[in-house]
Order: sequence, then C-alpha cells, then structure tokens
Amino acid sequence: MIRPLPPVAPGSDCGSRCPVRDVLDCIGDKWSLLVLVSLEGGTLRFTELKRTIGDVSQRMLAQTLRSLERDGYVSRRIHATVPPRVEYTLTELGRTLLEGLLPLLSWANENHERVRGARHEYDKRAAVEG
Amino acid sequence: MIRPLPPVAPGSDCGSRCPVRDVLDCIGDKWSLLVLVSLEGGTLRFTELKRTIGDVSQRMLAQTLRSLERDGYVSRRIHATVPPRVEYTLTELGRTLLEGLLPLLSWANENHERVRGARHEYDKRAAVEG
DNA sequence: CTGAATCCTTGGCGATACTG
DNA sequence: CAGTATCGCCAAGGATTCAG
Repeated sequence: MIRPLPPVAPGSDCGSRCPVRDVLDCIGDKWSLLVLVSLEGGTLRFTELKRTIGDVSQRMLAQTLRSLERDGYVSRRIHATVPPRVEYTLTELGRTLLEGLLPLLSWANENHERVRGARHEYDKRAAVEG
Repeated sequence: MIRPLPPVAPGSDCGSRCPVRDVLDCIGDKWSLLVLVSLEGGTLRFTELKRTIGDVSQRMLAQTLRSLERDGYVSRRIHATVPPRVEYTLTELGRTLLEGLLPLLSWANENHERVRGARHEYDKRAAVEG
C-alpha cells in the first residue's frame, strides 16, 4: 500500500535534525524535482505529467505525487467524471520552493560542462596512475 | 574498491540526459551537500569533517569526498607527514555551486515548519478517512 | 590519521498485472 | 484515466576489520 506514508516518514528522524536535511531528504529523491519543474508552467493531469517527464513509472509518479502533496508542495483536484480527471497544481509553498530552486537549476545548466570536464580529467589521471 | 568510480558513474546515463539531472544526481546523495556546507568556512581535514557532520561513517565520507573531488567541487591536499594529514577545500567551482545552493538552504530554514505542518495535517486527514 | 576491503541489510525503484 | 497490489532486483549505505 502506498497511501499511509508512515506517520513522519520511515527512518527519517524528521525534526530531531537539521531543517535543511528534513526538507531536502524529501525532495531529493529521483523524481520530486522533475515533477515540481514540470508543474512550473501550470496545472497538469497525471498522464500529462507522465508524458512530460518521460521515463518515470506509474508507480513512482503516483508515489512522488503523494509525497509532494503530503508536504504541501502540490495540490490535487479530482473531477468526479468518467473517465476520471485528476489535476495537479503547485501550491503557494511549492511555488516559493521552486523559486528558491531556480538559482541551482541555472547553475547546473551553466556549469555542467565544467563538471563533466573535471570528471573525465579525473578518470584519465586515475587510469594513468593505475 | 572505491577508487575507480566506474567511468562516468554506474547506470547514470550522464550526458545523454538533462544537465540538471546530471549535476543533481551526483550531489543529491545523502552526504554531498552536508560536506559542501561544512567546507563553506574553509579548509578541513578528514577527521574534522567527520566530527562536523557527526553521523557519517568513514566509508561514506571517504566515498563522498572522492565523488566531490572527481566532479571538481573539492580539492584534496596531502601532507606527506606521519601521521598523514589530508586537507579538503572547496574549489572555485564548488564555491559557486554552494552559492547557487544558498537560496534553497535558507528557504528550507524558513519554511520547514510549514512543511512539517502540512505533513501532520495530511496524516491526520488520512487517519480519519481510514 | 586516512583511508580501503569485505560483508550485509535496507529500501528505492522498475516491471507487470489488476481495478474502479 | 488514474491509480493500487505484488514481486524482485540491486545499488546505497552502515558496521566492522585491515593497512600504510
């Protein structure tokens, strides 16, 4: 079962430790940031999100959305139609988080070449030294 | 063996995909950010880092430092003394990364109470609804 | 002091199948 | 369409031990 999300998260001693870790551990998984960024442009429904991200499984997308909703970053609106229609939107909290994230994202875009360069250089040295 | 850091990272198709993922996947592990933040104040040696972070194993600290060094965020200076003395320092690249990170860190500090509030409210609702 | 080697457990995640 | 249930892999990470 996915739903319950064990009261306060399993093994993560939220609260007893640094706020930064508390927040980052929850959005630092494989898909959370991708979902947040995908929702930057506005409301999307489940399948649209899945298509936007591309290589995410239904299971993980659903689980990630639950987690983001639980933490108050994303709101979920259900239209009782058939077929069902569920829309996901950034909350105000989610939008401010994304704002705080932007500098990091643009840093990554501007500097990933340097990082990749450093990586290859390191590997080359390691290869020579044995 | 830890060293080789399998040329280009195992399973992470670095390069073929989004630069943001490429960078974030590498510093998004359990300890990288903590190490970077710890080095903000200046050079530290291995044991000092371990003490500063507190709950990190020797194994993971060493591994994290290798990864950060490889990506060019941290430089490693070895003093050939006995006992050995190894100092870790942020590179220019590492400092700019940390700079881009600061907004996120302060966001976490300012908003983690709201996140925790949302979490508990969500859990309460979930408990009622069964 | 600064690691590396080894062993082992955990849980994150994917694949698949099923449901309202 | 929007999920949930179940199974299984395997990489992340902790504990411990060994080494220069």
